[in-house]
Amino acid sequence: MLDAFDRKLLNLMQTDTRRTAHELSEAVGLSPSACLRRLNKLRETGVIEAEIAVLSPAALGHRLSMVVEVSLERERPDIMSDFKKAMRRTPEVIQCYYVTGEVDFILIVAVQSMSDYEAFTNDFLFNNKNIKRFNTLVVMDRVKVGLAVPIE
Amino acid sequence: MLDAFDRKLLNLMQTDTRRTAHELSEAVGLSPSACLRRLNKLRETGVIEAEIAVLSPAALGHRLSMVVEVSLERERPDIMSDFKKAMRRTPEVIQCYYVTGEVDFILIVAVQSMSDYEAFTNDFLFNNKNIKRFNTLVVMDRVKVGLAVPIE
DNA sequence: ACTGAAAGTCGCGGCAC
DNA sequence: GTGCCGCGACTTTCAGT
Repeated sequence: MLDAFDRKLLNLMQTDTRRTAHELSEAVGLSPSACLRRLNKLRETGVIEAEIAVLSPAALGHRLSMVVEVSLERERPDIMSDFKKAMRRTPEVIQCYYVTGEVDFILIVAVQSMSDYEAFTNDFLFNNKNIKRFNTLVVMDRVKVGLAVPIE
Repeated sequence: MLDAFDRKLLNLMQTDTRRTAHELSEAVGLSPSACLRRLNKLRETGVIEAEIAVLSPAALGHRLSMVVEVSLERERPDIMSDFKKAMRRTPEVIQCYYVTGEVDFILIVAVQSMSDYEAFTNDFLFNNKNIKRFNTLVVMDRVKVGLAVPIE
């Protein structure tokens, strides 16, 4: 399904998509056209889900991140489903994971300021009857931020 | 510093970098050349930190994600600094946040299998004398995964 | 079936306005 | 800031392995 060439290409692409086919070809040991053909296949088959720009939070004005642990009142399927939809709709929620353990969801939230975060908690957490409890951890340092997974 | 055109461009770019200058130009109401000049400036000035591919974990073989809460033994600067460096070096650690609250760090970890995760905890958590305690939350659903922050 | 090379097409990047 | 033009990069085709 995925051979060593594909994995090399994916490893390069998940750190930088701006390399030319020629640069890729030298790195993986394949001709430029073969590299591009493989890349397009990886896009079509959904192995590459998206190609996106990573922005500097500092450059966008001082910006706060929070990790929020959320416990729902009851784990009813319809409540869960509604909550997930709401998280996907809400731009402040950068990431949302449904997890096992003492809490149900972990959110990564990005806001411009503390008052924005207060507004967010009011709108989405306090006013949500399905939420039993939530706990905010303020991010002091984004030590490592990315989406790159280890391949092989 | 950043005007409305820049913000529109950034919003488009943080969801998809494959649009052509012509497509961008229609979306933001500027000529294609103006869009490209602005984009290159945003790259040079570091507003755009990187352009990367997002891969499908499913397509890379069944893959597990964990959220790990870590508390250090003592918050000594040198210990903290060493821990941060180790997290940045470790490919399984997708993200690492230094946070306030009951725990010191939140990690997002990606592994191929439970036994890989066991190996990871042994290498980086159990064998680290500076770590007081850690708690693993297994991710059952990656409800929302991304890096896109709300702009405006 | 997939690679590699060449021809064809498209999009980027500099220059004039 | 916009529009044009040359060049570089991607796409497609085709032959070879």
